Amino acid sequence: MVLQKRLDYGFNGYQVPPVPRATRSARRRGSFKKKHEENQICAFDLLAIVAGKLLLDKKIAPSSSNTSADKDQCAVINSAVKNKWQDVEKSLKVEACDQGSSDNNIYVSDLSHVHRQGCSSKESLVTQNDLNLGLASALTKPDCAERSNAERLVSGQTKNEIGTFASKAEGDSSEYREFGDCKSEAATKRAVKDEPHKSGMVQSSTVVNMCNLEDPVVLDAKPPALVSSDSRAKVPSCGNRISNSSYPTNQDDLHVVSRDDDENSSGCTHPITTKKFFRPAPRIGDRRIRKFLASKCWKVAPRLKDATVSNSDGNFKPVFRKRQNCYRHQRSERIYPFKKRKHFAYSSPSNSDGGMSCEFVSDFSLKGSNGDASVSRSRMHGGQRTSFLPRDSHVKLRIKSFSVPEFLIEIPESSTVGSLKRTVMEAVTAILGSGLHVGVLLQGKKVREDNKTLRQTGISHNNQLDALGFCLEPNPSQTPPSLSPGDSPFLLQCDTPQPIRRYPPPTGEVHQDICADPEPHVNNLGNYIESDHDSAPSPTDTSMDKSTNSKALVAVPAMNVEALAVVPAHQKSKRSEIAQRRIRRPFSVTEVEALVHAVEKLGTGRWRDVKLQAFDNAKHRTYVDLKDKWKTLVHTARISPQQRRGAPVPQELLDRVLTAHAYWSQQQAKQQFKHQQAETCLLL
DNA sequence: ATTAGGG
DNA sequence: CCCTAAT
Repeated sequence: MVLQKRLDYGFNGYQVPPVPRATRSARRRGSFKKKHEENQICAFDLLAIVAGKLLLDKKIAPSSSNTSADKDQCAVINSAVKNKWQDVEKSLKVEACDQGSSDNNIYVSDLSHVHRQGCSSKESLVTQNDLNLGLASALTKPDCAERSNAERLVSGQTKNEIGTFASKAEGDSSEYREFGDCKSEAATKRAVKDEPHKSGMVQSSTVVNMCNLEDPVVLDAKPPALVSSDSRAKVPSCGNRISNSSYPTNQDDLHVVSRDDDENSSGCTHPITTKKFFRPAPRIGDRRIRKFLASKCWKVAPRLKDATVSNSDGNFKPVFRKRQNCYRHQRSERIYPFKKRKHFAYSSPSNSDGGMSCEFVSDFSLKGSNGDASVSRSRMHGGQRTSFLPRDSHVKLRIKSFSVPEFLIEIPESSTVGSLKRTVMEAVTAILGSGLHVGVLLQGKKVREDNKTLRQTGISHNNQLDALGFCLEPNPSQTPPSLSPGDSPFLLQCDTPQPIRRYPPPTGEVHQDICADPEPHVNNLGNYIESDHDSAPSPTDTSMDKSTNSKALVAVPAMNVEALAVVPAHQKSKRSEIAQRRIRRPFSVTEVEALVHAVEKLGTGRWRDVKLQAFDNAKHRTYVDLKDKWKTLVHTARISPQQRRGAPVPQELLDRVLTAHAYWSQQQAKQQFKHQQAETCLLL
């Protein structure tokens, strides 16, 4: 369910709201700040989904999966891991946590320096660091040779369909004090010693993180308890009665009921601690580590258990993509809006130069074992576009999860773990926030033509949908041509359709790239589902929500990541301010109408009131935004229609804008005049 | 915290 | 949208 929730966001093109600038947020009203914080949490959620899916594993992992077979497998893996790590200078130990239960993950740690920040050795790292595995990939050092081993290992595991196997690399990190919640090193070490070599392990889902760390850094991204509150956000469905009143009118308040992402994220109930993660604490010391960390790729391995669990059908045929292009996502200012920051000064396509790489294998088949997986609005509606046919069969799909594309990070060795976290966070946020495209793959081929109907494309209800896959891809527009973008970073595979529910015909929100182009690096993604969740409730949104809450679609997320962005670690300069520009959220006509109405009534200059009256529910619209919008509206109204850009605003509204503007300007002038007179009188 | 304006 | 200055 948790996943579900997140999926919703992801699939709907939910854009992770940017973390507000500290300076800015500081100036914001508490309510706004709060909203932003919620946003952050949401962003985090996405990150979690994306980066790790471990959540799922954790939750659905059968607690008792230590069958002898499992153990055997584990032994194999374990030794493989050991061997692998023994090649590394630091002697590493493979530990299996068989803490009895939900997590039987294997951790690889450097005995001499183990920092399990914030968690005791007895605790499941996974539990506390769901993100770790995902993020860990960014901390490793490339090593081709190792990789093959890792792959081999992985593949073997895959074949055997072993259970979860998560290795965690930990290492020496000289600056981990940044974490308030971290336990003392001594204590940590002790704890580690206490539980040496455990051997059990194995679990459902396979997650192998083979990393070569020259100097492993512990990523302690403590994710919020992802959880829970599955309660779906109730979205105000409607609401805008707009009356055409003239300015000084009575009060028929008109509120833009907004279904704001922020708001809807009610499901994101996270411990307050989450914030810490997002809000980087003041940096400590300077980091000048020049460790180059680059992740290589994530592999996907099917999970036996999952398959078993899912009643759909045990055959998971994850669509694997070859990782050929490491998509270096070079963010543009837009996509990576961190202010005043240089991006990618370097980052050669193949950071092999002394870089670090790592093999991160992860099982992405997020099949909810509990079958609870239900639906999320993310599922694509498999309707057909040929809507005139009397009986139009519907295709049912279920998409369980998406992962975030791989990306690379470069950061100095001297960086603090905290800064690392921030860097990763920024990178992820940038990726997510920049908007991802959704790609559709049929039989492994990318389908591009958006205008074809599903039927024409070969996606029909009676087809075996296991050949259908979805993937999230970086927004091409943000990708500099120079860097050959990898193709689908993520692949989700849908397996057999599980007729559970019918979905409305394509709403047009779901765009698919249809095109049979086997060519991998073609990066022309289709329109991606953008977060059009602006405040104004739209029929579409509503319908989406409804359909969303229903049952599930069948989806088998098997994906393989390809690549992505290179995140330049902080350029020593202004790296501290994690300022991000807010995402752009064009005003909808509805909102404009509400704004116009409010201004007609309240006048210009009372933006606070306008906000309260008409946009109280639109968390992301600040009074400043409204004021700015009004400004642009006035401007728009004055220029010729040909010069206008963006979503056209009804002329009628623009006329009202001009009228209202003139009216209130006049009022303002009168007021001033009166004041002046009064003053003059007093002076006399 | 708001408002007003320039960028 | 952001940023600043001035309230």
